[in-house]
Amino acid sequence: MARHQVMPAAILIAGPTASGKSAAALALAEHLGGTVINADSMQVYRELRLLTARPTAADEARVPHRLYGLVSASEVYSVGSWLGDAARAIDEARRGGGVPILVGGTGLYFKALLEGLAPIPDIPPEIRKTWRERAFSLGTEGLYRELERRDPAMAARLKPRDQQRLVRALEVIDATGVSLAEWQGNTAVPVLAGEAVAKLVIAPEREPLYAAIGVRFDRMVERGALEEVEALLELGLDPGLPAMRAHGVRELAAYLAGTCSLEEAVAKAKTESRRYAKRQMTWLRRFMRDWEWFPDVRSAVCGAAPFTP
RNA sequence: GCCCAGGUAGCUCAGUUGGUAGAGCAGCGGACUGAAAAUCCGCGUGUCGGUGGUUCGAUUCCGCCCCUGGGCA
Repeated sequence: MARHQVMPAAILIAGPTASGKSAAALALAEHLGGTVINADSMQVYRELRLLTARPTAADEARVPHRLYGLVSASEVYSVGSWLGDAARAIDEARRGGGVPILVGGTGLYFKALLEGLAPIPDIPPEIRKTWRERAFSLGTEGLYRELERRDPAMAARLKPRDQQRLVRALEVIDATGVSLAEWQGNTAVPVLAGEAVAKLVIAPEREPLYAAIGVRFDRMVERGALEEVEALLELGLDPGLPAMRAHGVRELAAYLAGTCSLEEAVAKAKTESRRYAKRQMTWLRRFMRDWEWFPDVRSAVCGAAPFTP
């Protein structure tokens, strides 16, 4: 970062889970005078503080933080909601909060920020609900057959078993009468376009990263992750909600329900996080190859030369 | 020290009447446009403990050695 002569219009920090992104963002925000803006799909949920490794209250007291814990776990947040919130937060930061520093592990959010998100009308909740229910009644095969009938273009580009995308395609054609393929063909103006944006990737070696994931999860449990899950469960939410799918929720809930030992629950949760980190690495290599890559927080913050992935 | 059981993939194990081996889990690669910590596609990654012998050929049979359990002393 010290390599940049002028202050960038924004700083983006991506990386797999447990890579130290948040610490890097905090350090840069302190040194440069900036606002840390969340770009993680799970850290937006209020009830999940420990399990999503959200910055602590002490961290948040050091520099301004935005878009952390802003919605209830009962809500369904999305790329679209985030993009709007992020655009506002970036704007506000520039008007007094210093350089916006967006940090998070959700690759899709960064992609939307830099490449734009095709404008698609909001789908009425009843229609969304209908197709999610049909996913159960028809099964994935049934969904695919339905999509082939109603929107062959989308059916052709989706895998027959990709339930989530099948549901999305069906709800869009159902609600708008227009294929999602067509909607997605419309270009959108990105929030960050053509500006001097510093783009950093923190990508540790696989082995230490996995070790960090393990250590971090143990610490989450020590600090009260079980209580956090207990409180979440008391809300009696639909287990299909995004917040209920945060790593560790299902596993620790199983332990609390007496279905497995704490040891098994913890091991399973760590496995989920490792797989997620692997998927994130695939995304980073695919979409962020031209960013500045660093092996750790220190090198990213202290201006070491980046490497090529 | 003796007896028994076992040493095969990172782990737990299956198997080969002798023709260099396969499951689960873990792991690896990939896709990705509004629930993305999601969803989906693909891939066995191996001195079959070591060393001699028998054999055209040994992970498989035999000898010896090493290691790990259990038993007897």
